[in-house]
Amino acid sequence: MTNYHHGNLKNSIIEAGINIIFDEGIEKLSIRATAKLIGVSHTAPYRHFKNKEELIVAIALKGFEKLEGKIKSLKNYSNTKDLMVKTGKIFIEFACDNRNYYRIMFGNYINNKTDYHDFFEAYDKLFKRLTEIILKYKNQKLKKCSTDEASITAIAIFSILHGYSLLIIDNNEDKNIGQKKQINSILKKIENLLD
Amino acid sequence: MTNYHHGNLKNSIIEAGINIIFDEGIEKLSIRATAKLIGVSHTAPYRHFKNKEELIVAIALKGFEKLEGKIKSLKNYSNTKDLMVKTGKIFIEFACDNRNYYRIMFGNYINNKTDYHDFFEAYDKLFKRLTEIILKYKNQKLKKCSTDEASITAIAIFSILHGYSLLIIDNNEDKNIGQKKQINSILKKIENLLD
DNA sequence: TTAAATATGTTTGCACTGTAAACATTATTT
DNA sequence: AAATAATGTTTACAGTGCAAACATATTTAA
Repeated sequence: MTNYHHGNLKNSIIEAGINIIFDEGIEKLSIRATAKLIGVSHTAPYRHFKNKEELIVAIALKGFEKLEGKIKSLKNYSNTKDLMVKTGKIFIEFACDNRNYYRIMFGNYINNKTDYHDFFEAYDKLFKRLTEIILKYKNQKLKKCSTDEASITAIAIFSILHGYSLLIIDNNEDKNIGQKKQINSILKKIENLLD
Repeated sequence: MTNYHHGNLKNSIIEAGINIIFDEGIEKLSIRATAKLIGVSHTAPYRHFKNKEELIVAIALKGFEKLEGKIKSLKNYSNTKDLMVKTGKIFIEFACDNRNYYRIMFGNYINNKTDYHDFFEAYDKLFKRLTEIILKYKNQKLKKCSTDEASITAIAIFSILHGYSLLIIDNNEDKNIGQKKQINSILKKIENLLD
């Protein structure tokens, strides 16, 4: 009898999980639901994930890949202020278009994020990207700026991006007519944070 | 036989729930756990809460009361910029000291927040408070400012407060030595957002 | 090439969860 | 005092995470 071994079960489970969170929400994500979706016994996933949290981490990583891909596409900007604003825009738009990805990535579904090396790296990469843009901006303006100072600014900018993204996806502020205008206003506020 | 009726079960359940989220975390909060803690049958809470979400809303409301109390205590500030910074400081400190209250209040544990009138009012009150401070500030500076414009600024400030609070409580940034310095730096950035 | 080891499935079982339904007791209203 | 409403309990069911024992396929070593 073939097919006793699935062949690509790990990836199938991740895909199933992603489908569930997109179609039904994070509350509906369960090890057993992914197994059922694939047609495999409800404990089969445990051969590939120690526990549910590990599956969540795997899904989050896919999210980071997607976000990373979008941000990469605007690498060659000479105007660093523009670059920061565009990066912020992509971040917020990603959150709006992939709210459950976003929640899994930046929410409180993973207990000790530092336990997961790949996850932490993905997270850190994003953060360092912000810090670099800030340093370049300061250089261009011929302003002295320590990495500590740039780091604080990065925290501030990340905070506003994160907070605003959550405001929209949690409170359904998409009901707002003028949401696009609002996003642009917020992005302008980010410029304030640069100086 | 007395004590068949508890007398104050609804409040006891809320208190039990609060104890659980403070001592063991939100994941450990369950209708059944509150019932067990009080020594009542596991379905008794359903006479007072339609479902788990209603209990969560009740707990969140207690959190808003606590936060509201803290913010109220600094009413008579003449310097509106100072008032905004102090308000922000209280907000962040509340989040740090009551992370599970904070998560329940501002996280994604309640599906349709607008369904719960009291909850929405408490939330709205906080937001309007920020907006008012901004309007006063602009008035003092003799700057024209529509309520729409003030509202956007309020969203921006709330976003950075919310985002930063989550950064700290989710990512355990309290490990950072210089956290207090960091908070002050972030609060200074909020001043940037006012203008 | 065969035997042992390893990887990857399934079955079974347990403790916990939310919540509906039927029933019991007490408090309140008529 | 009797009917009604409020507030408990018991029982039941389906869903969950996950551990343990077992089954089968694949890989590795002799």
